[in-house]
Amino acid sequence: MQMDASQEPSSTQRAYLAIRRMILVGELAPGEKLKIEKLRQILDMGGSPIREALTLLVSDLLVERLDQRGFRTSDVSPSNFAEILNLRCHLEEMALRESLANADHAWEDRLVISHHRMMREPRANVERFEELHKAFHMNLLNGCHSPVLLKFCNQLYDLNIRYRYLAGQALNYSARDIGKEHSDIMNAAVDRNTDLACRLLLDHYRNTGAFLEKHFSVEAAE
Amino acid sequence: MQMDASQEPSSTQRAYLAIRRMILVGELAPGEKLKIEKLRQILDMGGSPIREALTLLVSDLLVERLDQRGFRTSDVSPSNFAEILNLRCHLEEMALRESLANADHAWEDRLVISHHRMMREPRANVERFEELHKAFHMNLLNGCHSPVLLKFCNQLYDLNIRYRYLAGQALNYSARDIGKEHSDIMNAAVDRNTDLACRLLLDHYRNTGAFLEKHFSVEAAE
DNA sequence: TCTGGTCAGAAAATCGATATTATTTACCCA
DNA sequence: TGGGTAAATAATATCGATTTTCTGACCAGA
Repeated sequence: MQMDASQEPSSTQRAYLAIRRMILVGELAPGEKLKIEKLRQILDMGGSPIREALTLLVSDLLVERLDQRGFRTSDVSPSNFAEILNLRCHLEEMALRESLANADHAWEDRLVISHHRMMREPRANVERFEELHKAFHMNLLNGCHSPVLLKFCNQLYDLNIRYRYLAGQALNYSARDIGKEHSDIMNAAVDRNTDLACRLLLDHYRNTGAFLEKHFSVEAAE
Repeated sequence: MQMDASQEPSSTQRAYLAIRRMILVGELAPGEKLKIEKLRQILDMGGSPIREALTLLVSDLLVERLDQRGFRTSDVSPSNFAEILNLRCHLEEMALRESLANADHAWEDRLVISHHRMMREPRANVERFEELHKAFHMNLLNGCHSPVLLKFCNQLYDLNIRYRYLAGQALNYSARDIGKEHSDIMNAAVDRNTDLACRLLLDHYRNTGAFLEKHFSVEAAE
């Protein structure tokens, strides 16, 4: 019998997480062909788990499956970015309102803890910080009793992260006081001030979005 | 060179469509274990395409993957039904508003044609009618330039169909004049009367939802 | 030179078999 | 007799090999 809780995950799961990470941080470029053989060598496993992982990533909209020509990472575009941003604003507002309506002490505790952990993490450790940042934002929504909505928000969040990495991580938190924005959102949520929390959250996203868009156009002009 | 458009689909595609259909119409019951071996025999193919099709269905929320214990069809519940209905109302309203804002002649033509085809189809041919019914509703939204939103609506539509089949198809269109509801929605859309179209569409869904919920509770009491 | 078709090489899709892992059943000991 | 352990069984996850399909280069004819 297996007593240790640290079950080693299946090959499929490992492949899924590894490839997903590579796409999000940009190690695999947008539109890049994903050859099974190459991934097999990198991840050191058979073709089946790779295929299965790629199939899972198709549903996350991070990978596209081409009829009988294999897989490639999905493309990025300004219009796609705008679409993601707009959908996120709508869906997260919906989720946040429901979450605050159902908020209890346990939820509040989780929120405060995740906020604290995020603030404590040095920004230098980019991937770790992104993880905690995501955890904080998802905890805001977690009180909402709609698993499907949460799944959508999660997906959209990941798609958005990808654009942040593409824009260059360093520039991300320079111009504004992101720490204060997060604290304000959390305080409004803890106060159960739903309208304010929604407004702050959406401003947070829209500001970041405008910032990234500006950066894209600079990049495109170079 | 392949001149005929009727490319025979890949095994994975065939498996995906076949299993999806079986789940939607209820041939595979909610929560039922999906054994690879059994599906292999039914569909007459190897295990790999089956696994891949099941993985695709996981993203459609029609199948659940259990850590290392295979697959099963996802469960149904009143709360899940309510969640789907609520999300559909929100997302389809969003999509419909954007669709009408972008509406052009080609879109209008497609809408009218799909409505006509649906009305012409005898209700006896249940699966064919459902197909046309879905096509009509998706055409309403198709003018919206947000592929991700459309994908979500599509998914939610399928999840809802499943509940319709579970409730028993025959009862579905008995009490109300569904034909008129559809015509009214289409006319409002063609008139670019956005608010009216949204109200009619959402009433349409909520009425059907209330009807199905009533039916579930009757069934549960028996 | 350009068009169209054919052929070789590469890649993907699929299959059948093997190794792992969960679940059930039978058994032993308290 | 009941709880827990261990073997047996069933099913999954994974691999390596085969079949099918696509892609790009090459050559012939116009």
